[in-house]
Amino acid sequence: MEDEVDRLVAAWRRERPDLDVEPLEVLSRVSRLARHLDRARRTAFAEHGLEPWEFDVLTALRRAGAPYQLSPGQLLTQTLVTSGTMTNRIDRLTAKGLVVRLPDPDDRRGVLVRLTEAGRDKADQALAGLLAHEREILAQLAPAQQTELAALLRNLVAPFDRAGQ
Amino acid sequence: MEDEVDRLVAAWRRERPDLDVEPLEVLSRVSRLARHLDRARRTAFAEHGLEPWEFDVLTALRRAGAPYQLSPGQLLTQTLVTSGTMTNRIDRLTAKGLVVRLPDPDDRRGVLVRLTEAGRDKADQALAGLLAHEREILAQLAPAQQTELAALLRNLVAPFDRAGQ
DNA sequence: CGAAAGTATCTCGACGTCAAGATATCTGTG
DNA sequence: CACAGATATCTTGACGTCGAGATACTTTCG
Repeated sequence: MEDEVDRLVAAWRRERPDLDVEPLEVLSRVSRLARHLDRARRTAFAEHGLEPWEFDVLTALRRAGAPYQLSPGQLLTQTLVTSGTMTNRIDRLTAKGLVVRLPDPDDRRGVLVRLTEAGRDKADQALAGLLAHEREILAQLAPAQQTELAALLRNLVAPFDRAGQ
Repeated sequence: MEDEVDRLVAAWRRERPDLDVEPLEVLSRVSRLARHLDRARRTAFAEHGLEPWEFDVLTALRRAGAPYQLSPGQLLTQTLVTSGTMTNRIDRLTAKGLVVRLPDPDDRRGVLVRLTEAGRDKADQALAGLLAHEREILAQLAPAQQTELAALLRNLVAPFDRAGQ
């Protein structure tokens, strides 16, 4: 079975036979697979009327556990966007009735973003849908292979996470 | 060695013990690693005064082989952006003197984008720099593990590439 | 207690991308 | 040979993100 990266690597070997392009065999596949996953996620979420960024925010709140609330600051460290972007996102989620903004009782500068009932339902449904789609993609691999793949990837990701993202 | 995905999965198991979140062990790591790679690439290219999108366009032309030219249409299928975006990119690369626009002798609707000498040098230097950075990231794995990882990833990517992206 | 430094969030302007439409050219059919 | 439809590229307007700065409040320290 051949993929686009095999063709990419072959082209480089033809044009730059002096270079060792082995690293691309792993890392270009990671990047390309991630792009395909983004598209698949977008499709999966559209079934629930959600954009990927909405899913990211809602599930961050959902994972926090009852009462499902975090500050905008905590949300932006978890989702890796800037504060201007997060303000905009909270505005739109509020307009859709999926979250509410509450004053922080302990810090009058602060705000707490809390999931509404509807927001929690959306998050739960969208997560279930996403997992179903992902299981299909992973059906290419035997369970033992999946475990092995996860372990190999953990080795590559860990140094980044360790470095304080 | 623990990473962010271990924490993510643990949080879901706590909040949704009824769900099987195994797929996240593989696919969330793919997405997160891709994001880290994007940042690393951005840093690597900055050493050569290039943005990631500039690298994508220049290397597509470089891989085409002498005389290093492609039509805007070919470029946009390779880089997966829309035509408006590609027009804009070609404009800016032209302004930087890295490519030139030539009329297609066989089709007066068409244009050919050709790498300049400076553009080819940039592409070659940036590729070498990128490979050096990527080798460092992959040093976490033994060569045999890298080969195995590449093979596992190929199984997951191939169905997407096959489906006509 | 009061001033300075730190923190949390929001506002605003610039930028890159996308999607749809416009223009010019080519190709196949009758 | 003329015309309809296909193709190649560019133009335009809307949108989301970023980054810098503004505002309001809190904490620290003299």
